Amino acid sequence: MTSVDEPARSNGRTRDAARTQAEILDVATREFARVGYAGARVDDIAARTSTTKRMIYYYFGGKEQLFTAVLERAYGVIREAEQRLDVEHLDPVAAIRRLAELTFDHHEQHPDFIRLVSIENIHEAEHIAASEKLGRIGSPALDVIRRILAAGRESGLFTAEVDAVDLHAMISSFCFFRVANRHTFGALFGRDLVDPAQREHYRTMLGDMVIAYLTAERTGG
Amino acid sequence: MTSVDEPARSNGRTRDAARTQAEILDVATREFARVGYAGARVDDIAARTSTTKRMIYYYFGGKEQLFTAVLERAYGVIREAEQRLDVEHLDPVAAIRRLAELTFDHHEQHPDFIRLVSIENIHEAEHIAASEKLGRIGSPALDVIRRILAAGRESGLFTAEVDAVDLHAMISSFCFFRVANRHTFGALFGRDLVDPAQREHYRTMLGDMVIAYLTAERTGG
DNA sequence: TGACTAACTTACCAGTTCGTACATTAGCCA
DNA sequence: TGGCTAATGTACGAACTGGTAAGTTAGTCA
Repeated sequence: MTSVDEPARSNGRTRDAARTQAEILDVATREFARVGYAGARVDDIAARTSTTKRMIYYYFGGKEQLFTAVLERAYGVIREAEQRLDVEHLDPVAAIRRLAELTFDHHEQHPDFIRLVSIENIHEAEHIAASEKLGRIGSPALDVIRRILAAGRESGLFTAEVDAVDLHAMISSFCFFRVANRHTFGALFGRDLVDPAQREHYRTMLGDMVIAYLTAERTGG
Repeated sequence: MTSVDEPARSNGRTRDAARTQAEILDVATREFARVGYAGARVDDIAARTSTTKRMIYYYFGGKEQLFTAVLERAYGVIREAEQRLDVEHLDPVAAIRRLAELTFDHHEQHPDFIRLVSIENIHEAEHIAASEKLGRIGSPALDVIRRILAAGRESGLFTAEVDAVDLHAMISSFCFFRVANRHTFGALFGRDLVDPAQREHYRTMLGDMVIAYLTAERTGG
């Protein structure tokens, strides 16, 4: 396949800094998600790319910075997805349910990201804290929740005191746990939380839970 | 400092297999929880005990088996605590709320255990799966939930189709997430989920959520 | 077209890390 | 009280692992 005309590539590919970096990030993401930060091996990551270990140090500086770069890109993908959220044309109840479902879907579709977050928590979020790109990045979903809650309160459907960050935590908890802890949960209780046959069941359960919470009459004062 | 009379214990302690093993497990639990399985160093664990690395291999066989032993003991502690649950004298609504609160407290009081569970999930629960003591161990809390749900259904207070394992997952999700993900959540949203000043707030929120879910009228059919 | 720089490769090292061979001793029991 | 065994300590090594020194090549631009 190597044609004579093409400008002299040593092994079938030309030099391309962006592509090399992207490939390293792809592989590193998989490896860090698979075995954790300490469990990942720079040599292994390099071996799984079409480039060499030296390039990791050339572009990223070291293992630690590579992990930070992986986190930065992963969170960037999440942010982008959240920016595409389009639920505010619905009434508040339907909008929150839809938002919860999309969060649910998103967690299910990005198990590697979930694992990276777990791993970063084991390291007490030190890489996020050290990253300029990631400190207090917030979340577009949060703004959406804020607006829906305001609309829900105005229409009198939702309990007044619910906070957007708290609701985000509530929704995320369920979605995160289901993916992150599926292995221990499955081993201990014999139930696969990510079983496709149960998917609709848990998706509905999450929506029911959140809506029930938001629309319930509080007893206490 | 070494006196001549004393029956020659080299450094002030007698031989005691049980104590040595327990000490190793204590230290190993802290270390594994602190830096993960791959991040933990056998030499470091040994250095933090009053015995030597040789003893770890003598009693446990290796790093992998030591981690499994740590998990087995940690889950044992949880089981014991759950066996002391005493909520069934309450009416179903109060009982579930109380159970949720105790689960909440328990997660807060055992952050090391939470971290070990996160770590074991990164390893896809392979140690639990390989352990004779831990496979399908279930949970005493589950039986309690089952009985309360039955009582709640009979009295007509609870929605009929709620499953005990699912409810356990729902309660655990919130409690687990709050402790396990507090670092990334705090770094990204500037809110400490484990802030003592917010403790009552989140504890109430969990109870409200679960009760709202259980007592809500389902719309769908 | 030739020199300059970014992109890349190879080979290697120093420190680490799990594990073990070997030596020793405390304490119990006949 | 003396011997036996579980318990313990010391020293070491082979493989691994993050990181780097030194050199090479592709592509671009004056």
